[in-house]
Amino acid sequence: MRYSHQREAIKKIVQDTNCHPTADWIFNQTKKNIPNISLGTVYRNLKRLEEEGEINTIYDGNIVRYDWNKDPHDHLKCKVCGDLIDVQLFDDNIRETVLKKYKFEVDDVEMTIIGTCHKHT
Amino acid sequence: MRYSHQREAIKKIVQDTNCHPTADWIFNQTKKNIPNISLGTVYRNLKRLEEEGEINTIYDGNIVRYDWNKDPHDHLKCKVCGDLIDVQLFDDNIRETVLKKYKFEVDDVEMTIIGTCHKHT
DNA sequence: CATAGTAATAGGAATTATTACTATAGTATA
DNA sequence: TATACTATAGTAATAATTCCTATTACTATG
Repeated sequence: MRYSHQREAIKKIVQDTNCHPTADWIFNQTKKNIPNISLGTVYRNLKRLEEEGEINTIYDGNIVRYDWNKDPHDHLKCKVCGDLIDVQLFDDNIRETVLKKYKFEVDDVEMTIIGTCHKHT
Repeated sequence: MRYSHQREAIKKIVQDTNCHPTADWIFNQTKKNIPNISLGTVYRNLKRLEEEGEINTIYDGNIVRYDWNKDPHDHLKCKVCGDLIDVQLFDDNIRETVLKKYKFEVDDVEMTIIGTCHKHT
């Protein structure tokens, strides 16, 4: 894949944020440095970066977000503030259980836990 | 909530199917009985039925699907055929773990396991 | 039974997110 | 540097969903 200024900028922005940005947010951030970047370019490069394994796509309800955290992890979603918090919960024996019980070979586990975060107690 | 012919039809269709239909599929099925039903009506009623707890919304990647199964359950998603299989995996102690570790009060756990189903081995 | 008030509907317009297309510009290489 | 190829910008198109409005249906009450 050929070098592209735009792709590097997009990658850096996703990797430098702690939140889980949407394509639109990434687009707006990138515009600060590359004012005439196109939204299509953002989508195209997010897809390629995902294919390269540089970033991950996460589905927050029907909102698509991107995440630089490549280690398998789960999300806590607060229904009050909407925050999406990264956590490590995935128990490796789920893989075995599912394989035995359902003859289903696991590639990836996507777990989102909906509830209320500590800020609202 | 007042009775509505359309809502009953939508509810019945969702409850009578074993697959996990999309809004568009439900719309097309409902049209067979109520030819002039509107897509807006389908969306509005799916949302209300969800609020009532009659059906569940599930997010299959960025595709929104609906499900009549009210018991908490998880999904196996086959990356080959796209099938979404209902399973019971949710371990109740996740609730405790998350509460202790992250001070996060759990309402619901959404778990989708991506992999390959037994049909492709 | 008539009717007023409420709530639901159909149909289409508007919105939002995403993808496709095309001419132009940028990158790598010989 | 000339050439070939790939990526981009900008725009149009598409898809999913929500919003809006005039109309219709249900229900409680007189």
